[in-house]
Amino acid sequence: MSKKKVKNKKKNLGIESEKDEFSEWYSQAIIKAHIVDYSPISGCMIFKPFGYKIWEIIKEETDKRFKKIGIKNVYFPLFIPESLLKKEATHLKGFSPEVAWVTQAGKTKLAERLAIRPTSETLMYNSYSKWIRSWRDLPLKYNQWNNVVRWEFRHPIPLLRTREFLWNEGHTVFATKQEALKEEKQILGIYNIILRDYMAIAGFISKKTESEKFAGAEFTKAIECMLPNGRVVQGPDFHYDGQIFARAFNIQFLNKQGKKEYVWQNTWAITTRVIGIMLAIHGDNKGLIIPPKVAPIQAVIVPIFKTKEKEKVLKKTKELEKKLNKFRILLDNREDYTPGYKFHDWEMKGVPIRIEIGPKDIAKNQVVIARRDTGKKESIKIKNIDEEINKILDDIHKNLLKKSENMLKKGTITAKNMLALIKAIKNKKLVISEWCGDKECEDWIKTKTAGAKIIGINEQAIAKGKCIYCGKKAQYTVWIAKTY
RNA sequence: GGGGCUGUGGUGUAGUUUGGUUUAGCAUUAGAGGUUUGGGACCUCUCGACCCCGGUUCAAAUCCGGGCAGCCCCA
Repeated sequence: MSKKKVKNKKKNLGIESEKDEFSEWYSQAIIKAHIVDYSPISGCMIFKPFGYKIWEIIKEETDKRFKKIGIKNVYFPLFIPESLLKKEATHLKGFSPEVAWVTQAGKTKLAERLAIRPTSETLMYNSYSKWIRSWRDLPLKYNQWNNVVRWEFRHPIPLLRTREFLWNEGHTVFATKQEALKEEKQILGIYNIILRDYMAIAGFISKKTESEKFAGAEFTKAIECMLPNGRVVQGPDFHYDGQIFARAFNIQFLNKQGKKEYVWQNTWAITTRVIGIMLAIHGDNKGLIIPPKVAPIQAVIVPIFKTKEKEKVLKKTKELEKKLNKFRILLDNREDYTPGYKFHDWEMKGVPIRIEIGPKDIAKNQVVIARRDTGKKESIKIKNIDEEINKILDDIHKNLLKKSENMLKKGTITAKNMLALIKAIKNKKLVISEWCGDKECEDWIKTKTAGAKIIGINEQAIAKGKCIYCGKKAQYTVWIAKTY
């Protein structure tokens, strides 16, 4: 047990567990930083202002990019009549174990029970079939930002596995297969920007196996992310639906030749889960580290003074706050706390930059800047502070992304036989291997490794060897790991 | 899906083994006031808890059963 831990144990203030005890660290870190809180309903989280702001930023940046490529926002109801949910068999089968139902209103039993949406394909496509008549109505590119409920029975993990979560669900419709397929790069491109350039997360794109793909899709691709405990979590995803829903919901249009055709569709989403992924990846023993681009507070100003210098210092900090108003900035002028307390507090909450300013600094026209990622402190002239903060924020982002890339790289190894695979999974690695494509082998891999799954197929790599389980000629290069 | 551990103020805990000593103790947070402020300051006062339901008993935070919730491990 480290000195720090003992100290905190006595004080009961900071994070009490080291990051290598991941689960405990994770729940403590996000609760103590006021990202989320538990609610009376198991698996349903409360987003507190500090956490919700992160989502607002992610949402805003994503939405901006959606709009740039012609996507329009809509809002569909929370409830889906049972008759609609039943229309596409595979879809229903995939979701029905997790659907929550409304059966009663007041004392009246409903004539038809209503599903609380686990996702909105069925409701939206019912409307699409009425709205789409001719080739002139296409492409139709709608999206909604909302909440969905999937009543999971595995134990919930804040943000990473919750029964209700927030997301975007994009539902686009095209006249041709080519157009629909072309959208994949656009959408995954946007999601990748959000993950890499905003959240400093290094991920990789996988194509899901038949058993792991979205219920009702032709194929699913997802950006997968690795957590420090070796578990892989599915991030934003893209589903190519082909004409499956078009047939089930009779979404047809008259083409230019006057002939009726079924449409081609896609579905795609980014969820609040990415916040959990991000916080899990970047934090350290002191608590969270929030990447600057999505940090609710990018820099916090902590004034330091003796009583007789109070007015002078506070005046200066207010000037500084104004000068830095293009950043998301907070002046922590709480009076009952010592600077030391504030330092720890903001470090735990993951604010990227702390600006200390006291009489000594004022005399020299400078401030002390402390970086959350490296802990380094340096003095900076007030004159150049805008530029410097910009530079440091940028550098913190780069550093965090690099760390995330390194973690992924270090955590990934190749295995050519089951023994090596089992050992690697035990060592919490992400494993690259080859697979014949048979479901039976896929299931055996899961059994033999005590629960690791084929995350997905690496389409960039050509399989040359043998299936890791059966030894027959391999079809695919795949990633295997334990997941959340 | 299976197994284990744990539920005491907002948070962390003492008390549970061996039922009664307790008006459920301590720390922290929060609220009020005062003194402080360069890495978790101090003093005074105030608010605030035995997860729920049932059982055993003269007596239950404590024992038993069920439920709910959280955590961990396995499938």
